[in-house]
Amino acid sequence: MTNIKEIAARAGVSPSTVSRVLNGNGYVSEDKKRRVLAASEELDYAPNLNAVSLKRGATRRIGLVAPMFDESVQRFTGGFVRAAQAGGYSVTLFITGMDRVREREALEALRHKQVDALALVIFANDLSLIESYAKYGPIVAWQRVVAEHIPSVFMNQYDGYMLGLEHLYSRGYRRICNVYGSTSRLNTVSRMDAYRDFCAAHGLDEHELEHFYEISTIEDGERIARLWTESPRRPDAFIAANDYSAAGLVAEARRLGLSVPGDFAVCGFDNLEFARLLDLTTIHYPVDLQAGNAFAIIRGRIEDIELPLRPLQFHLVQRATT
Amino acid sequence: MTNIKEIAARAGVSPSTVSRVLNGNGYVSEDKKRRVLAASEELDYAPNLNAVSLKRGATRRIGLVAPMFDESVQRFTGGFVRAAQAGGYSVTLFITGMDRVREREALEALRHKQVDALALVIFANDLSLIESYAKYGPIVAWQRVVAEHIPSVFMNQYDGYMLGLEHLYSRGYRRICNVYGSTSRLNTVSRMDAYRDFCAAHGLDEHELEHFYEISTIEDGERIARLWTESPRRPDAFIAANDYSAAGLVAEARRLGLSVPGDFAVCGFDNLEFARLLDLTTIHYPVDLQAGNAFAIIRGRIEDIELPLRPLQFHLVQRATT
DNA sequence: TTGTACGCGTTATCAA
DNA sequence: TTGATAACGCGTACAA
Repeated sequence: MTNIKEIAARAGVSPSTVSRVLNGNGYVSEDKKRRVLAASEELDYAPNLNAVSLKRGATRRIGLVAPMFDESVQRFTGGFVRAAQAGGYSVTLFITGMDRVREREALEALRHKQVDALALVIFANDLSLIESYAKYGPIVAWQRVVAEHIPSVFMNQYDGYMLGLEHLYSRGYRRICNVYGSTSRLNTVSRMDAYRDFCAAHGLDEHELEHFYEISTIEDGERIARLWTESPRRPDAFIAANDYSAAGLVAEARRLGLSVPGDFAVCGFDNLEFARLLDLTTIHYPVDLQAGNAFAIIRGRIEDIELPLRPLQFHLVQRATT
Repeated sequence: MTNIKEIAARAGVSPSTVSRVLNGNGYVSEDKKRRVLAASEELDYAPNLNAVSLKRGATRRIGLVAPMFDESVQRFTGGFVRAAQAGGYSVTLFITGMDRVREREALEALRHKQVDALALVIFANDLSLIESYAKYGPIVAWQRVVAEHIPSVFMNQYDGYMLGLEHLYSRGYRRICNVYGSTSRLNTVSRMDAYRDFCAAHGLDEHELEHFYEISTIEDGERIARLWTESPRRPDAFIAANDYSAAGLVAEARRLGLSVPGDFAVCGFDNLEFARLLDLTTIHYPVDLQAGNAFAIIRGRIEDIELPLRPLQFHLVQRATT
């Protein structure tokens, strides 16, 4: 459309003067300043950001890479975008569906200077591949990761899980069944550690009950509720890896005419929106602050400044299922 | 980093030949083609997309503008990003919080050529302002809108609402209370039209019961459930503008020891994830297809081609609350 | 089939 | 305080 040259002509100055006025750099006489401003007003001028990005070698744009869009990811995304916008950055979204090729396209976007940095929610490719892209720009992860050049804003789930376990204990439950997620995830390992320590601390036998593994969906939770009715050694409480499985458990139990927490208690994890609807006790953690920290780390690296990170804490939300 | 010139030097050809090889334009001898490819491999070359965008005058990037991130918006976003990615576009997210200034920043991004087009989920500014930006690039809306240059992928809620009303009627409910959303929204007007026609068709008195207006949240729904218990003229069914208020109604009713649908039936709208957990009867509509259509319209305008749109249909999901 | 030269719209350096 | 000029990296018209 209209460019800096045209408004220079119109104002009777050189393009460089226009640039100076618009960016507030260098000295410009009041008179010319006024004329430039007037001209750019009249011509409906807007700087072409592609040219600016090319010149500056930076886009002030960050790529956010997520496998999909469940409520947790959505919260992270919302928090991240808000923080980024407040800091003068915009966010381009890459949804991978855990497909390695799609994920790689996002990494390539960094290499191609489409974005200045990447925030990875959860990734599918090998860590070594991710790391190999760190030389093109800052990369941070939400997922727990141990890598020199890939900082992570994860929270140690050990603490959150322990909070849930201790809560169940204090409510009198002694036969607690763990509903774990994917055992290959470090978060799950932390949870298992927490349970072991918990049992040791209270003199419980951690092998008394059978636990569940690789559980993540509502359907999984529903299945567990049905299994409970036929189980010979029934737990008096379940603690789940996320609210989806916990909610499935609660919902199906109620359909079966069981009472929660009369027949068994349920403690979830994540404090998703529907947890409130089901009166589900759960563990809350500040996803939006995690996202804010992720942005702060990225921004710190891009602008080479030291930005403070917010401390993160788990928080028990007690409702009616315990 | 490394640019087209360097790899030209390395391959012993001119920059234009490199460009031709990389873009598959024009004739290049097999020999030089190989050398160029080899050189760009060795030097880890990646075209700078800012330069390409500047040169082409287009970014292949679309802005998605949403007030926030509830589940409906999340679905639209997911569908839109997937469609865009499949079409070779990327999506930059603008979250406005219904703040007019923030929203305007997204519009400005179009003017500044940061994006080629905009998809507006729901907007806060006057339609006339939105329209004034249409000259900078295609703009489509999810929200129902009547404007010459702003196509919309809305679905006429009249049909969906009627589906719910007829369903309730067929299940024997005759005292149906409407739980409307914001009366300033065209969707709500459509719903009121549907109810009027529904009453006329079945010889019901549309003024027999008091209806609710400006209802949108879980808390609103909970409040309505409590009001029901004290109401002199009790409805035997509620039909809500969205699943949030419907879910609040159901959840609070159950807390109060009421039976749904024993005491009253509830039909929601949107078929959000938690509807299944609460066994809520609701109206489903294909948000992802709407998003796909939104992208198709945008792409059609950008590339000046005719793209087919998927037909959209409402669908009753009967569960246990009716 | 290939190379030269210019332009996309900015910003920054330098000399005046 | 100002303007000419170069440079960011690429694509392409044109000439050869």
